[in-house]
Amino acid sequence: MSSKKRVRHGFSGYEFPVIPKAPRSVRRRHSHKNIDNDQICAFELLAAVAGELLQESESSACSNAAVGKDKLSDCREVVKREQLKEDNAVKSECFDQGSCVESDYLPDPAMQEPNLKYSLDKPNHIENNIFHTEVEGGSSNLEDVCDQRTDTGTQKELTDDGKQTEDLTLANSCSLKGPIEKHVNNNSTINSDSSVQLPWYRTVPRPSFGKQRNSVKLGIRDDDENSFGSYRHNTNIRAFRQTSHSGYKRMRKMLTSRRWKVDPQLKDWERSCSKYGMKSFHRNRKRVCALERCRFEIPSKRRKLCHYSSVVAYDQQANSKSISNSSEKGIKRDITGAGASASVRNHRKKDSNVKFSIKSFKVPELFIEVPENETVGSLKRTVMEAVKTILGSGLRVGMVVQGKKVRDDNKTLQQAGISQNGNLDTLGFTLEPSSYPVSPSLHSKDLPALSPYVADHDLTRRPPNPIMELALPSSSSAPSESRLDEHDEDYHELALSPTNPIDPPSDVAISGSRALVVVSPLNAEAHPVVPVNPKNRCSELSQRRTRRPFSVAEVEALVEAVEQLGTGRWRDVKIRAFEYADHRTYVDVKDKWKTLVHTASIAPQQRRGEPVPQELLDRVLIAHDYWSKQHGKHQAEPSKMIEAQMQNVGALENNNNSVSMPSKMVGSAI
DNA sequence: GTTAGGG
DNA sequence: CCCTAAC
Repeated sequence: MSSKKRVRHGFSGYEFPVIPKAPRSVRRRHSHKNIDNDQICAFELLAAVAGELLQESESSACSNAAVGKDKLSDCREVVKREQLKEDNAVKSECFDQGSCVESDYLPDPAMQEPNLKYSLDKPNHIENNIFHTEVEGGSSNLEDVCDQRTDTGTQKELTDDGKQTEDLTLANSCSLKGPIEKHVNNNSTINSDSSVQLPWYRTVPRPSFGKQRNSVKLGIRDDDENSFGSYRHNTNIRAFRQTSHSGYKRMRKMLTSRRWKVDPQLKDWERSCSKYGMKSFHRNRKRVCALERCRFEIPSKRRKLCHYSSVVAYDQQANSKSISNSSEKGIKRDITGAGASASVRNHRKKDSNVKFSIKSFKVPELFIEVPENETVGSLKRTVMEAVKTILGSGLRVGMVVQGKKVRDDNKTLQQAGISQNGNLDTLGFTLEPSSYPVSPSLHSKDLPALSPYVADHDLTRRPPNPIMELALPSSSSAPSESRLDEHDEDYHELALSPTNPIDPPSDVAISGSRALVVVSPLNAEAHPVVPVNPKNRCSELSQRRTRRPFSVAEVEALVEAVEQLGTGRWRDVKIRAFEYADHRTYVDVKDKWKTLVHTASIAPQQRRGEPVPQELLDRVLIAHDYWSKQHGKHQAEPSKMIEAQMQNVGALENNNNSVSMPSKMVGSAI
């Protein structure tokens, strides 16, 4: 077997936890009056939720008139019940780490914001990816009870309106249990394993040119730092960051260690860090990474992989079908290997029922900015508010079948390609905001100035992909944990796949939209990274780091640093240009320079990714040439370099081959 | 712990 | 970005 720690292929073997079904009574009521088999219950339920959210203001009588409060209530009831159970299992482990939602939002209607009343009793449900809906038909499904493995994946290309699907997604996981009526009591069992992945919050230092130095930005995305340019002069959270940095490095090391072992010391360290939200960092690095928001181009190599990625998973053979959908425009692929699909007794009926288990919701990207002296609690609430705001802005459910958005609500499932015998290769649901940005109508007593808005830094250029979190199906009973881990990366890849360049977002794009919430005070203690600690899959340690493309600002900082320090001193360069960017190592910096040099050497048409200003590339080449020659000679010192530059200024302006540096460089060096 | 390079 | 050899 390969010694590779990472497994980049194969996504099969995911074993999804059994998802409890809703109490019979609930499900019953969800049935559409004209549909006995409850076929569209899932849809209805989804629609109900979305509808409710939509109606927040009043009775905007969503088109889905069928959606009644009862249903919603039921839905919430179910969810709540599950939540309660789940809380016990997960809360302490995940929420205590500073996740945005915590006990503050326990089922307490009184605390609910008006516009959040539809956010389910526990808003954090959304965050926690716990929202199951199931549709089930006849009661003769007993035989259908089976073990099922779900295929999940994400496909990037796809949707004609991928943009929308990016906002909120429902990730479904399959649940193949027999009819609840027969196998489950009203007390739906909660699979304590429900994945409760939360995004990895990270503090983001303000760039030197930032104006609000006293604020700490919490980017839901881990690569947010890019948005703020260089990180040279931040001083606000230096101490923390340094700690974080060392911790990060250490963890990286451990993670990359082939034979990683838990040593007592480490444990202590880990424990001590828990309060800073780093507790599970290394243990769940993979998960964390997977949760990180990423917007980038998939390396061509992996593109193929993603191509197949499927978001929808269901077992057509089984009477039940599960759909898993990721935010990536709902494309899917059969990731599950042949072996992954559990053999299911196939009881074909005329009227097939479709079961849906919507495992999670994905929340659009959130951007939060709060003062350092804010309290943790406030921050949490702020995040919650942000989530609520987004959700409360109105949602609608979107459906993707075979990569295409199904817009006609009047189609039957069969017509839409969703039938027992139909070609259900792909099916996905998405929660789409009906409007964006959201109006800041949320005010918490503790949150003086909440003003969510669409942030639009230089992030704008990035592919929009507001995924606040991934819905990773977790497997509690995880008998196949190893396999799970094995495919973790795939999942990761898929889930984070950027918008397919070939499939440019069409209409209604909320692209680039992100809610930015600004709160007042916040404690310094709050910055910490808050990795989620999914119970399972803590074992897998290695995971390729999420790709974090260098922003133009970063490139500029890098170029400047290299101009001054030269190549060969990457540690210094790193410190100079990315001192507070913990995720940038000197190796990264060095590699980036390498690629920059290459990029600058090729034709613009051949360049990919975020375009780097030619001006910078020119500087790259110049500096590269200069330092290369310097190396050939004698280890030129910075001072000498500058001297040389000075001497050649003006005379060699356009001579890139000259060892001299252009005036521009001289300027920056001074 | 850093560098330098190949992958 | 990862991995390693080499320093």
